[in-house]
Amino acid sequence: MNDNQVNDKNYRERVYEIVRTIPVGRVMTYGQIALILGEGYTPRTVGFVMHGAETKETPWQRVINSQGACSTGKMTVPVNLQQQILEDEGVIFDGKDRCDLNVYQWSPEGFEEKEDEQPSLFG
DNA sequence: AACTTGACGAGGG
DNA sequence: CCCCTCGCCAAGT
Repeated sequence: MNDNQVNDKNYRERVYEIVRTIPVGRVMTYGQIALILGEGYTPRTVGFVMHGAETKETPWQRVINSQGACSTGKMTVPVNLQQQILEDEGVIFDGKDRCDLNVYQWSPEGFEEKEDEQPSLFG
């Protein structure tokens, strides 16, 4: 908890802003976005925010988990819609529904990870 | 105000 | 590698 977090009533917009920078065919992870947000936010919070993302303005499908897999499998049954869309964008998934983050993970410019103010809030 | 939930992630077994 | 446990934190009841 710090001053920034107290004044940040609109952190959701910052999440969406970051997500909108992801190009077609590239992805980011919840944890990666949490690192950029800094200020005590965690991957769980990012996931919660993405749940309410406006699909028309935000490429929600490009945010996946640290294993390179889509976390929406259960809610997009019978088919994983998120993975489907990403495949259409050119992302290749293996037999275990995971893609290679070393290939597709995107690092947005102008949104550096705040490692300095990042003591140990990963979890 | 207390308790539960969830589109997460790291570490240990 | 896979599986389980625990930590995190905003929101809704």
